[in-house]
Amino acid sequence: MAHKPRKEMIAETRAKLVSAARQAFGTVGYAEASMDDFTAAAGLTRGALYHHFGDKKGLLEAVIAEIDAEMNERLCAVSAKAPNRWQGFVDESVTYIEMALEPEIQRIMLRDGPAVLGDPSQWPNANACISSMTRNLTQLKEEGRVGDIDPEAAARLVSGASLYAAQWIANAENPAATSKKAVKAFKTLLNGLLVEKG
Amino acid sequence: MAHKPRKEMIAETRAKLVSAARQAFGTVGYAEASMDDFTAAAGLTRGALYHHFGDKKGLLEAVIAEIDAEMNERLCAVSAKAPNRWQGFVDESVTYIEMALEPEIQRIMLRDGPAVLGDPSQWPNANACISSMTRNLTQLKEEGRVGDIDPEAAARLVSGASLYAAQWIANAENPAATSKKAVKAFKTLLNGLLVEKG
DNA sequence: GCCACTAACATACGTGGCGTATGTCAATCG
DNA sequence: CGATTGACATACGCCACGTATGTTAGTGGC
Repeated sequence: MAHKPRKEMIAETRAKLVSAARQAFGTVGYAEASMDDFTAAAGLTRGALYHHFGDKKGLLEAVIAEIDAEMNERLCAVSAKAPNRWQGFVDESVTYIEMALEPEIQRIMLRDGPAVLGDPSQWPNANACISSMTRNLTQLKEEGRVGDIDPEAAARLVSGASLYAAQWIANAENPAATSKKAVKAFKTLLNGLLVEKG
Repeated sequence: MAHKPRKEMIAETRAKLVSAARQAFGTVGYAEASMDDFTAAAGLTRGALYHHFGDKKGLLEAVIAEIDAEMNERLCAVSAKAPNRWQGFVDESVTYIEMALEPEIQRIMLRDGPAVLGDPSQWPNANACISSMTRNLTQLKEEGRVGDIDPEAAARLVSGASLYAAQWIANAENPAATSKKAVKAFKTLLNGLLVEKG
């Protein structure tokens, strides 16, 4: 029988490695994840990993790129179905918080990622979320809905507040109650951006 | 001559270890810092370290507690000299950003700390900053200056935005210009908390 | 259609770092 | 003044990463 084409096999191998690593990083964390263990879980050895990704950090980068793409997709879906642009922005921000409640995202994107790869805003292939939020704010500014602020700066502040708040919520004794308080305060803060309060 | 009293020697040893570790963690980072290296730099060995701090994480906790205390002190000094409480809150928040521009704080408090010890809001001995900011907001709320929001939630959102923004600024191509944009957007956001715009 | 070549892995090895178990010496206390 | 405890140093084992070196299976040139 015909073997699968080369390219396809390779892509499959890479996907298996990324998936296994993502699982390991998301649960036990980057530092505790043994490359021998999770490559074996993928039916491979460390040799494959070093061949494709260079080192452990390279694999983490690939995992992060994948997660960022998924997050961006979810955010776009949310803002697309909003009745107006400002509401879309607010929904998107709240979705940001909700996503950051997930343990995998907390662990990989918010804790291990920054520690291993440095400041997230400098990650080459993981700022899709920020840039789409920035585009949103740029148009809101052109429409006169929000005041004279730098869209990217506002987007980063908002995302920073969201991500931090999410960690707080997720690890609180009572996540549901904490979430209510945080979202309320969050929406109040966002109103500061509006030209007239809505 | 009389040797120094026992307690004093011990405190000195602990201080030397914390200082050496702080230096190492702040420059090369927690994971890359070799315990053999920085204990030797302090004129000691790993034996002393394990005796006093249990393990590498324990030492990081001590370093973090020290830095947090310093940060809190600086914040209190800033808000103490403000003409009114709201201004004190704003000044404190901006100071938060400025502190987070320092490489040592970025590395230890914002990246390695969360990765190794987990969510910062759960750190037992490192939330002095947040609690003093929360107290400030509680009183502002009682005075009717800010609206009906949960003070701690607001404090965490504000600090999250500050810390995130600071990393972005510090690693930007043009930190000065980026800082201007961020601070302006930041103050705009804060205005959302006010009952009537100032 | 065969042969050189290269890419995709596996295997083997060295190194370094962490944690622990053990030893030693000095200070304290009855 | 002797026994005990606490503050370190020393020695050892283990694990994990990275690298160097195979080995096998595709791929292109003729």
